Amino acid sequence: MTCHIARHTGAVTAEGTAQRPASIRDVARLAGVSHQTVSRVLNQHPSIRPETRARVTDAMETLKYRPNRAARVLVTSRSHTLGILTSNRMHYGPSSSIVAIEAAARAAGYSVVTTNLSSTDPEAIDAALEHLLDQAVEGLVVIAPQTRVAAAISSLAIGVPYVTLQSEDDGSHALSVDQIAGARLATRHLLELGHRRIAHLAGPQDWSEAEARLRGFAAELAAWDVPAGEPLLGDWTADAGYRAGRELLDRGGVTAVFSANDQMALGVLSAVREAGRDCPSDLSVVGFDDMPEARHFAPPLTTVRQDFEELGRRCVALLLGRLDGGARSAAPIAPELVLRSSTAPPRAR
Amino acid sequence: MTCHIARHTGAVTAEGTAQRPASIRDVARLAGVSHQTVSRVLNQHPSIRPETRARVTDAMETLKYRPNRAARVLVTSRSHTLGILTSNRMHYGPSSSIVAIEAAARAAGYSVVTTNLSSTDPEAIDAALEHLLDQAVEGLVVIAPQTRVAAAISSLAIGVPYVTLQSEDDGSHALSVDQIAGARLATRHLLELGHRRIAHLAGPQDWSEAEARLRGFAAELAAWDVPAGEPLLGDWTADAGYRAGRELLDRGGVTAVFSANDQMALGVLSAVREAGRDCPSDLSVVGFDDMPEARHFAPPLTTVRQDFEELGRRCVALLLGRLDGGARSAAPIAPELVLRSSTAPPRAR
DNA sequence: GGCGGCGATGTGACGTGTCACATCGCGCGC
DNA sequence: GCGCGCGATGTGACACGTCACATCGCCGCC
Repeated sequence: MTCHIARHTGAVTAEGTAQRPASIRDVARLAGVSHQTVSRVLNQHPSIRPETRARVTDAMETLKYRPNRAARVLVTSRSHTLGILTSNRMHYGPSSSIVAIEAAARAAGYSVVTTNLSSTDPEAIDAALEHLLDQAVEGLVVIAPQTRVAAAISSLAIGVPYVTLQSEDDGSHALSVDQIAGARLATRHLLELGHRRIAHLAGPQDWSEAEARLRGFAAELAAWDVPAGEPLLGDWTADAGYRAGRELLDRGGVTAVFSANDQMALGVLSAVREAGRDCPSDLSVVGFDDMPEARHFAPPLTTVRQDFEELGRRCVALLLGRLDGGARSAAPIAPELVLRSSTAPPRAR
Repeated sequence: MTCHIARHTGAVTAEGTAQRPASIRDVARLAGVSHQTVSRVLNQHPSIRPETRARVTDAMETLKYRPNRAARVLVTSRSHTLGILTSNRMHYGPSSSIVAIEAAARAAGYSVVTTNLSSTDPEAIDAALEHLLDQAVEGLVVIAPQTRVAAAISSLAIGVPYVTLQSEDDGSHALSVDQIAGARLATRHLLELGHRRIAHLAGPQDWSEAEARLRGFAAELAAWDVPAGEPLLGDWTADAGYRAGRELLDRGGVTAVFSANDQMALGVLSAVREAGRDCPSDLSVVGFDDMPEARHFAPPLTTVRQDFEELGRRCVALLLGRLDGGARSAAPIAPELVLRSSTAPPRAR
């Protein structure tokens, strides 16, 4: 008797276990159904008799079947993957956003590939985008100098929807977290305390967050008819805040600072202390983000809190919605002012 | 005359451009070679005439060809993807590690899928691991309560190598960043300043980092023949540090604290200040990590710096090495003590 | 009683890159 | 002059889910 089936593709050979993981067809064979039926079970197709379904799921379990993502992606050409492009990832805001986005994406059946920008050179941005596109991401979240990245994206003519975490003028790629309202809140607080000479320590202006916060600051001052000086520019780091703080103290004439994030505010506090001055009596400081450490600064920092959870959820919802055509954007998330001890009325003149 | 080729799979129809992205066969057709030759060009096979290679790369460019990752993964059954499992991702150490790992992985042609643990329940851990396994990750980096995760991993019988960021006793899954040496460095510094009643504010003991730092602390004290009290346990947050700081001050009797990370140290500083005491004259504080903000704490924090870049590189190298069989581990990375103003000799008795 | 229709399942092709093997031509050695 | 070997390239199968379509049995309706 000759073996008339020369090669068969069964996973389980006569003896011993096979190396290759079980496929849909192995499951089908064990359950005594066709591979298509197994596929239907996988995809929760309604027309499957409960008894059949049970046989299939049993077979899956005994074979430790795990669907092969690559095969599914190949045939459906949907990767169910989102990409996040970040720079400055170690900062609190971006980190929180990433966590929230990842959670929301996972809940929606998507996974997330992150790439951190080591520099903001166009080449680095291109390389990072290429890397993400190689993963066939279906959408992109940009937490980075958005204007630069946007340029790279349009120059690469990427056919992938993307969103940033901030509101923007055009509104097309925008997720409405109301940075402007937050900045106005912080500024108004200082104005209401009686400050009239208020400096803004802004983030890099190619970040849309930074730009929006600056706009909000300017808008609120204008509404109160208070003149705004040139903003100081920082790079989100405490070091930059420290340098800016020193400069402000040297220059004098300012009674309050609104910093575009908490870490720069920390640097300002440190400069104030080093100069032998006091916060808040010599200089009031307001931050932005409400990082968990902010309440333990010296003094505890008055700041603006953002709801990063909600931000991440909306971000993913927006992106997935856009994948399916619908592109409406939600109402802005209102940020919240958290009062602590780093602000006080200006010292009586 | 009948059309005798009923269906052809050409990407470019008679008129207009096709929707489907170009495949290897489209490139082959345009370049006048076989699909296999294109594949060889993609894989830098040596036996390709330069002229042929040029024709192929030209065709790739005009067709904007981008290799289909899913197809490649399917056939090679190598995903070229690593998974990172984190919790507490917003903290400085983990964030830095992730960034470094991502960079190293990308440099090695791998991409990284991250998953954040919202809780440390076994179910949440299992779900996160399942999620990563669904991505067919080839290796796993665990930045989380390693003992819990390790249990989940072994219960799931995952056939994937994994590493943690810390040295461990068994050494099998360990990446040698010498936490113990770092902790000894910090402790020795306090001892050399003359402190003899030193508290340790430890991290959660199911984190191997926390456990190692505690071990280093105890070892150094033992070497100096100084008794160690019960360590305080924190959860890495500044809030926990604050609570521990209050407890220490209430209890009294301690002249120095070694905190297992900088953020908890910040909380301690804040408690000291709130109690109207002074750091360092009433209480010396040493941190761990050297986050960029540490130098702007009040007072600037003496702490232990880790080289996260190197850590990430080694982590990826170890993981990829293990994929290819070789499993040697590298020499430990030596951490470094950074002296600032939060430590001083104990006040004269 | 026959047929439309639907529920439940099966069949075969497909997508895209890679693998194993086949083929072709040419130079070299004896 | 002939065959070997190698460089360069082509051929067909394959991996594994899903899609489109086919099939089969049964119920209900006229």
